Amino acid sequence: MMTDRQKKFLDFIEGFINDNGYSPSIREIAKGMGLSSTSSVKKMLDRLTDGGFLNRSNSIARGIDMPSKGIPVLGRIKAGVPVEAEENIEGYMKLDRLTIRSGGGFFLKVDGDSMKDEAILDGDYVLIKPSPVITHGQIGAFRVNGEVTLKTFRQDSEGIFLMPANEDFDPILIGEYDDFAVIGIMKMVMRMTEGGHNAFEPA
Amino acid sequence: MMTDRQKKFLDFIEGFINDNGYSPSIREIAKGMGLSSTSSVKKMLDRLTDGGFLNRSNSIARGIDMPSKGIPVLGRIKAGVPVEAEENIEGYMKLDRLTIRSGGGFFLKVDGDSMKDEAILDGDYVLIKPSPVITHGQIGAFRVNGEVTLKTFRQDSEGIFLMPANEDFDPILIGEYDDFAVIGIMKMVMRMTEGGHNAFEPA
DNA sequence: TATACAGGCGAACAAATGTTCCCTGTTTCA
DNA sequence: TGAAACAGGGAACATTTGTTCGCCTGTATA
Repeated sequence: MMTDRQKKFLDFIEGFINDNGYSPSIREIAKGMGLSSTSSVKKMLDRLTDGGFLNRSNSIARGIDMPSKGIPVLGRIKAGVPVEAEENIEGYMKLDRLTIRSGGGFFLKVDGDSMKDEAILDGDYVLIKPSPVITHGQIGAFRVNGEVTLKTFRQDSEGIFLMPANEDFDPILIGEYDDFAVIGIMKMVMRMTEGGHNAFEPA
Repeated sequence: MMTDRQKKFLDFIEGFINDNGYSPSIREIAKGMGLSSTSSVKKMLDRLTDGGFLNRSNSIARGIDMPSKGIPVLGRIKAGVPVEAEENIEGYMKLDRLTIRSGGGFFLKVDGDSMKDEAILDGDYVLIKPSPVITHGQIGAFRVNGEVTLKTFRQDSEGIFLMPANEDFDPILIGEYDDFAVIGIMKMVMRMTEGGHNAFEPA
């Protein structure tokens, strides 16, 4: 699969990219790994590339791309197999992708329990994708008379309503003279538990 | 702050890094932006660096590091201010950080409604941090007689129980002869809605 | 016991890549 | 109404960086 030596190379490269934001040159790898010949490094990189442990195009300076698979997603766990076995892995979550693809989106920190029946609690983070339009039945963020609120959008013959998901709250009827705007559609709900913030806090 | 032109450069560079895993060379930027002189690009990069929009060390090939702030987190929105105004930004979520720091963690795709009163629904993803120990009251993933389940851990004078959060389910009492193991502690709950998967799907 | 393969050294070489200098405009702002 | 900053061109130049070609040492393994 991979020798110890190869693992060390990978670790060095990953660390370098982590520290610098770009990959090391062959000579930098040589120095970092205590080698004196660049050809040794090149051969090692070739082996790692062949093994699929990294992507690299020839002749491109600092062109090492560490294929970070992301966080494994386990679905139904097969009985009799170790939980984290390959067979149980359904796919990988690439969270970095989200950062990039969320272009313009933002997290709204939920304030209050008005959506608790939709399993959205006080303190949750919801990812809002900005949009001027929203469809009946979708949950979104709205601005009503200067206040921002997260609700289910309802539009029928009786008008536009923002529906809470909690019997203690009343639907909001949007009147003709209200200041009203659709901010965006909710794409994701995220909740931190048990110190999850440590691993993942707003900076 | 930043001119339109500068924004376009940044977008090109970000896209390039996203596609290739390493940053573009000056000549590649020139080609991509329709310029014919490398010095034009260099000067633009210098401006962007001065402005703090990117990090770059001199003389380093493909050494552009895009300082991704992450996704903005909005908390209480101030009345009378545009929703996405700076003032409303509480911080930034660096999702890539999670990928790195989750070391060894994995997402478990929730199967069933047994934890619905904890606002964890069928189909949600929960981030599990592997751990052989768990504290009374924490939610975690457990292996019981070959099955993996997400429950609240309870341990008192009556023994160890795995508590569902749904009246339709019964607590699981761990008997002396059961195959039982703590897999890990739940650190986060994540739910995709309204096509959120498109922006963020297991690959 | 040959053969394959992981690891390495060094030097010469070929590209790829960044930098500098000198120009031409336009826009912005004190 | 100048000075400063933004944008871009072209060419020569200096480095950085990757590649190639021998040659050497162990360790497996068929």
